[in-house]
This record gives sequence, C-alpha cells and structure tokens, in this order.
Amino acid sequence: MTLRLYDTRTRGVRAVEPIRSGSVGVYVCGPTVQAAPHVGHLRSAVALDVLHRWLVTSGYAVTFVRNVTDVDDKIIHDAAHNDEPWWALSARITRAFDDAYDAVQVLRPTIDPRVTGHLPQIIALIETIIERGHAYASGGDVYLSVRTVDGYGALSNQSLDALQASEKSVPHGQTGEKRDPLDFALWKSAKPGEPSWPSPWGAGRPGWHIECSAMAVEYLGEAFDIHAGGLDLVFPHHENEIAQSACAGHAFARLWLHHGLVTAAGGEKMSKSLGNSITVAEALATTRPQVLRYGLGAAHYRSSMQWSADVAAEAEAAYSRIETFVRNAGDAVGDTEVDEALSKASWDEFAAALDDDLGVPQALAAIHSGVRAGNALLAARELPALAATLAVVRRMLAVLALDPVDQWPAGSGSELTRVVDALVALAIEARGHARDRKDYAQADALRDRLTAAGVVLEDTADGVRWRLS
RNA sequence: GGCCGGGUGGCCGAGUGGCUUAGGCAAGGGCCUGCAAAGCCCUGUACGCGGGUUCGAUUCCCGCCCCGGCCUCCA
Repeated sequence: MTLRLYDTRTRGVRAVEPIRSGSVGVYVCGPTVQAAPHVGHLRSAVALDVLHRWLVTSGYAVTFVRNVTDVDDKIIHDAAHNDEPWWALSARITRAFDDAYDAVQVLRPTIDPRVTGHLPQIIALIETIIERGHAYASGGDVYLSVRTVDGYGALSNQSLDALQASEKSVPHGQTGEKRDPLDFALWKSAKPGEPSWPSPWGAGRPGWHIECSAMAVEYLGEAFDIHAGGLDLVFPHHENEIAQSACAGHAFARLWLHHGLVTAAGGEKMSKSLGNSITVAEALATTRPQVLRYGLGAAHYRSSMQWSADVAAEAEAAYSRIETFVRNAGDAVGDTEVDEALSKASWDEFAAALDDDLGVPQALAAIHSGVRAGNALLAARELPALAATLAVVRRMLAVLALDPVDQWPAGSGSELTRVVDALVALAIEARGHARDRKDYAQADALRDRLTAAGVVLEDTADGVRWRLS
C-alpha cells in the first residue's frame, strides 16, 4: 500500500511516486507574518503535519520546506501604522507563529526560509525568465507575460478569456505599464519610505509569487514531489508559481495538495480581513493544546470546518475518552509483554485510512474502535490482549501526535502537583475506611467534598483513581 | 458572470449502486457499582428538491434551490 493523495491539478487521487526513490520533498506556502496566527492557520499546520508525520512513518526521508513571507504590502503598512520597523513586526509575528506551532506539536520544518534571505535567488530567477522571453521590465517593475505561458490556468481551471473578462484595472501601487491586464508583477519598484533591495531594474522588492518559485527550487530542486497550501491560494498564487517556474524551464511540483479552510461561527472563512478570527492564543485560553490539535485535525483535510466553543467541547469529550483509556489500561497492563501480532489488523486499518488521501476520520475511527475493544478487555482483565491493544492504540495516536503519555505528559514536576496528590490520597484513604465499615454516608460526604473541589474519583479494579473534572 | 467544492440521522462528521449502511458527541434503555464515576451492550434508520438511467440510487446523469471558496491580500 502506498500513499495516494488528491491532486488539484488533475482533480483526482494519485499515488505519490517520489522523484528520488525513498525521499520526498514537500513545499508548503507558509504564512505572511503580518498579524497573530488564528486557528485557521493552525488547522493548516496540523493538517500538513499529519502529511509530514505519515511520510516519515512510511519510511521516507522527508525534506519539508515551509516558507515565511516576511515582507509584503500589509506588513509594511501595519508596521508604519504601529510606528514599528517592518522587520520588527515580521520578527515578532514569526515568533508568534512558531509558538503556536510548538504548542500543538507541529514538527519543525526541515527549513523555513524567509523571503528577505533569498533576494539573490529571486533576482536570478527573474533574470532567467526575462532571458527566456517571458517577462519584461517596465518603469522599474518587472511583469510576467501571461499570454506567453502555455497552459496558464490549468491548475485552477480558468480560461484566459474568462480571466480577462473579470480582470479589474491595474492594481494600486504599481508604477509600470502592463502590456496585458493579465500580466502580474515579479518585481515591484520601491516607493518612498519602503524597504527595497537593489536589482538590475532599480531598487525594489519581489512580487508575491516569485519568492515561492525561487525558494522551492533552492531547497528542493527544479522538480519536486508535493506542493501544498490552503485552498485560497490556488488562484492566483499557485497558478502564478507554476507559470513562473515553467517560464524558467523548471518542472516544479508534481502534485498539488490543498487543504480546506476554517470557518467562523457565521460559516464564513476565518480571516484577518473579515475580522472574524479566533486567534490561537484565544483558543488556547479555553482549550487544552492537545484538544485543539485533535479538534482541528479530526475533519478531513480537504473539507472546510467550523471552529467554535461547541466544536472545542466535543473535541474535549472525544479526546478525554482516549486519555482515560490510555491511562487506565496503562496502569492495568504494567509491563505485560506485547504481542504485536494481536493488533496487526487495527494498524493495517489505520495505515490504509491514512494512505487513502490522509483519511484521518477513518483513522480516528480505528483508534476509537481500539479504545472500545480495549475498555472491554480491561473490564474482563484480559491483560495480554489489552497490552497489545493499548500498544497499537498508542502507536496510532503517536502518528497523529496525540499520544497522551509520550507526547502530552500530564503536568509533572511541580511541587504543587505532589502536594495535591498527597492530600487527595489522604481523603481517598479516609473514604476507604468509611467504605470498609459500610459508612456510606461518610464516604459519600468525602467524595462530594472532593467533587466540589473539582476532583473526580473513580473506583477501579486497580484501586481508586482521581482526576480533575 | 466564470471556475471550484459542499448540502448525510438531535449535532459534528466518514462513506457507498444493493451487503453488517464508519466514528465521536448528545438522548433513551440495560449491565457493572453500596451509590457514583469510568466502562460495556442495545436503541434511534439519515442522506437538499424535482426528474432520469437502473431490477435497485443517498451513491451515476440532467435541472433547480441553498451554502461556501476563488476570480483583489489571505492557511
């Protein structure tokens, strides 16, 4: 079984056949670091993290590139508005994105290149495109001549005529003359007070699309396996990347993967410009990070999903069920030896689900089936079978970065934790004595007081356990 | 207007030309428990509307309605 993914360009599911056997190169369009990350950005990162981790689990050497757009119109504008240097704003927001990724255990990319660190590569690429007759300089700008590109519009299935018909007038802030309204900027001449870099066409900065063409080739080569990003990037961003790279003679990405967007309560796309964002910081104020990860990752990556307090609550309930099983089964099993053969079917089901266009919903179904079967084995005290079930459940969870033991260890080390544990143990002991002499009124009174304090007791075959409600 | 995606049981969310029609949450019943908690079992019979193809369609085709994305910066 090999991984099959939906390819936007061919509009169908295709097997991933790496260009270099055994290794896979992935380029992801990362954020423009202009404002604090919202849960939509995190959903993107989590969805692509599942791709990253599944490729690694499948045995590939993965080069995962996720760029950072650290200079653009909005960054410049917002920084000026804040009375802050543009580079300080982008550095600050880059840090906020990294913190958000770390909070939900998104693997670090192999490299996360920034636009401002790749001006030589960008300028060289533009020169190549001009030399090959596909771009022209005009008034300090450089434009790509869209009509010279064979197959422009293939990714987004747009015809040139249709695009022409809906094309608006020349966008603001461009001083040069386009030969054709469809042409787009590879290089923008500097305006007073804006950051700029020297180039053969005068001081200026890169257009939005060219950076990705340049950085992808820099780190993955002229041909690579997978290019990913949000559905909102298909046109014009990815269409233009394809055009630029084709004009430079690069084969570029083999497969184009696009994930769905997160909607806010009203059903509209969550975005900075619509002002309906829930920031990652806001979400984490009310939702545990592992639950946020579970919730954002639970829907199929290509579907749109809503994020709200209700969705978060459901994720909490579903994930707690998994946590409870892993904890209870772990205690019961101890170091019982694990017979891998007993759990092969579950793993195979899980692997087949992920191989089929990253079918996380079906993969989660396999995990939940394992949990249900495991809980039954726990009740029956069938420890060898339980040990195997627990092992495979945790192995599946680990692929999704959701293992409660290794990846999300409970708050530990704090002196307070030890104190609370000792105090609760004292109360549990007293309640045990009361139960032994069948003084249930007293036992229940003790339990009620713990409940009121936010401590839930469970009487299990392995003794009384407690957790925070 | 053009291009794309979607409308599934109380909710979220998979999937399929008929077969045992995921999984989670919520609900009801049962079991377990001193009582709870946790857990297990059972129940609910869904596929936007109208046609068509078919022995048979939620699944394929046509039309319509509704929702969303892109066509301007956007994960």
